[in-house]
Amino acid sequence: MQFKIKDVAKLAGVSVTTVSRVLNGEKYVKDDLKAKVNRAIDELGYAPSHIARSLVRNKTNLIGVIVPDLTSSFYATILSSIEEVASANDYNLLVCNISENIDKELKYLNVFQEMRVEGIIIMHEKINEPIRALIHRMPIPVIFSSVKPMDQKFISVIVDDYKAAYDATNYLIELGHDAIGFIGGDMRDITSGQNRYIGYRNAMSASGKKLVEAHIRFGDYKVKSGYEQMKLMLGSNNPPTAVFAVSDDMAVGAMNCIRDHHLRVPEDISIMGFDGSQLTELARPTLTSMEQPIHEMGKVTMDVLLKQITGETIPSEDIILEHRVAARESCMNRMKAT
Amino acid sequence: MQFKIKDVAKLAGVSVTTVSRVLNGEKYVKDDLKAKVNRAIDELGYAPSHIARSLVRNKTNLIGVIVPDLTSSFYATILSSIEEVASANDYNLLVCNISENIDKELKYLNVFQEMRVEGIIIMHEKINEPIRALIHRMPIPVIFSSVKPMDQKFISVIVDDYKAAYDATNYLIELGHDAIGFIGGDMRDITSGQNRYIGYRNAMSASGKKLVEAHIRFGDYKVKSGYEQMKLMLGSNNPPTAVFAVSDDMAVGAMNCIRDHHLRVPEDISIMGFDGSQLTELARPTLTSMEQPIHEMGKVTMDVLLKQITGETIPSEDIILEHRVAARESCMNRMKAT
DNA sequence: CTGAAAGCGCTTACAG
DNA sequence: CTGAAAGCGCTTACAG
Repeated sequence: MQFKIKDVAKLAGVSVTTVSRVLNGEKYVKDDLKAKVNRAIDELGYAPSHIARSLVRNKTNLIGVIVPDLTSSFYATILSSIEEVASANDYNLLVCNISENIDKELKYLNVFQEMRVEGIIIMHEKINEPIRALIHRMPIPVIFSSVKPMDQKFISVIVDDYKAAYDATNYLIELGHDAIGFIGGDMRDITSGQNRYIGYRNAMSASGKKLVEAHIRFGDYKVKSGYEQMKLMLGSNNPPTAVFAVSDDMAVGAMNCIRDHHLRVPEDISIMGFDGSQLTELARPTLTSMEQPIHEMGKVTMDVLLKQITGETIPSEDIILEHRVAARESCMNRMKAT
Repeated sequence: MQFKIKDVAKLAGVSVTTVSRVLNGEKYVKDDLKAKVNRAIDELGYAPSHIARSLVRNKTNLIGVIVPDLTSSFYATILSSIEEVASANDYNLLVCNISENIDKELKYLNVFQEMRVEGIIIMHEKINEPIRALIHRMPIPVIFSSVKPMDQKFISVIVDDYKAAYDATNYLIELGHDAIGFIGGDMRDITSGQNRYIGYRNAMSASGKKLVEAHIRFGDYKVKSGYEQMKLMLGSNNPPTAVFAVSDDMAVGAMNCIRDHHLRVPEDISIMGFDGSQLTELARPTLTSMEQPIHEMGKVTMDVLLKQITGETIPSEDIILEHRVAARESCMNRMKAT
């Protein structure tokens, strides 16, 4: 059974008001009373009810987080930085793993509102109408991390996905590649689907490279789909000499597929990923990737949300973080090779 | 601003009692009143305060989870199954990522108690005295998942780590290996440190294989330490023909190290991991591993905790799940080879 | 410095 | 079927 402030008061022989005062570290409590109260608290193992406190203080110290897939190292890493900042500011995380289940998201957003979370972080962009309507009318700050839904009202903390994909493609072009394949994401996603695809296309066009339909494929960001799409690409007439995949997971899948077909990375085909996740260092050859500042992304997201909660002035525009090419072993320089 | 039940009552022209009744789906509310109330709820976008409800119902629907490292695929996977079961039972997860910070754990356990979580799941076993004292006197069910601390009071959901390590070592022996190296974990950990080490030793002795000190090393379960310990082993006079690492992450690190030294897995050295994580399929060669039923582990943990919460009879002993060898490419059969 | 009383937003006997 | 009132475990003016 949990003890209540009344139990402490009785044991210490003071009023609940006094107990409350020592609990909240107020001054103007005589030392002897304070000592008595603290002794009673220890003896009972009393912990004040955050529930009751929340009700009267009108403050829950809760943040709701919606993650698309906890088992993805990318999201797990963002979540861990979010947790770090939250914890340092005495906030606690309520986490929901929706795993592609859009109904679960709607349900959880309602729960978040009922729980009176002080802010909500969403890490995916497949927002449907009911969800959009709900988050628009909720009197709770909402921020998107690593994704940007079609919506002006909310801020996103992201990289410039278009530019990043453009730069990644250019990197391969500068390495001397002409036939550059592409494994994209879900074209219903603005950020990681459309923007990265357009970045790739435009970089190719700008350099006068021709786009080969058979070398342009789309997966679901996961390893398996990278493998499958690469397999289809290898089956085409002239496989590309380099492939840019818009997630490290798909890039690893593509590398595995190439290896399983007894071809070599990067000698036969160069592979470039996107994200800069842990996998880049694990893979052999190590994976060259368009790196997003994953940890910073989580940290900045939580920092900005905290400012929204306290009502400080916050940027009215998306926060764009820097991307960069992290060169490793999986891409070959064809210029030198010649 | 969040609306309150009073606002709904006023708008609908009824008492708060009536609003509460329709909120809770009680019968005995005339249809026309119910309709009015529902209209008012919709109009205001009203969501009842879970905080207030928790206070009166004395039920928070909260579960506290302590994860050692969110970015580890093993824990992230357990967490996602826990979340699945919790969500299906209308429980919400408060998650704390302690990342080796024991003070953070103590702080969070206090927060969990203040939050009046209905149950606590802990996924690491480095319990110190203050923590032990705290969880012992907290009137909240605690369960350990994937680990077993030195403590009789709490249940663990685990595999038989001793037996699993014994079987893994035997698997390598049956493949014809004599010189089998070992990369262990933290010897302060009972489950994944000591038990697995003893399992390895005993299996070796039982088969009359000799233990070579230079082939027995200890890491911290992470990829990097697997790499480093393997490097030291390769530097020894007669490297083993097979190595058993007590985590898949370390096994992958070991494989990378071997590859970076221009040796081949499994032709030169066979590698066996432990966990059965996603990495086993990602790695090339694919990684043979002593598999724990990771998803089941999370599910069972949450199932049992739910029973403890509702006070149903629960097993008074640890719940031991089945382990099995998942054979893949990283281990060579030396019998056939001969 | 200390305490009695009101109030946070709900639910639940109790009475009608 | 409906509502007034008490109570959940705290905090916070208010009075002394």
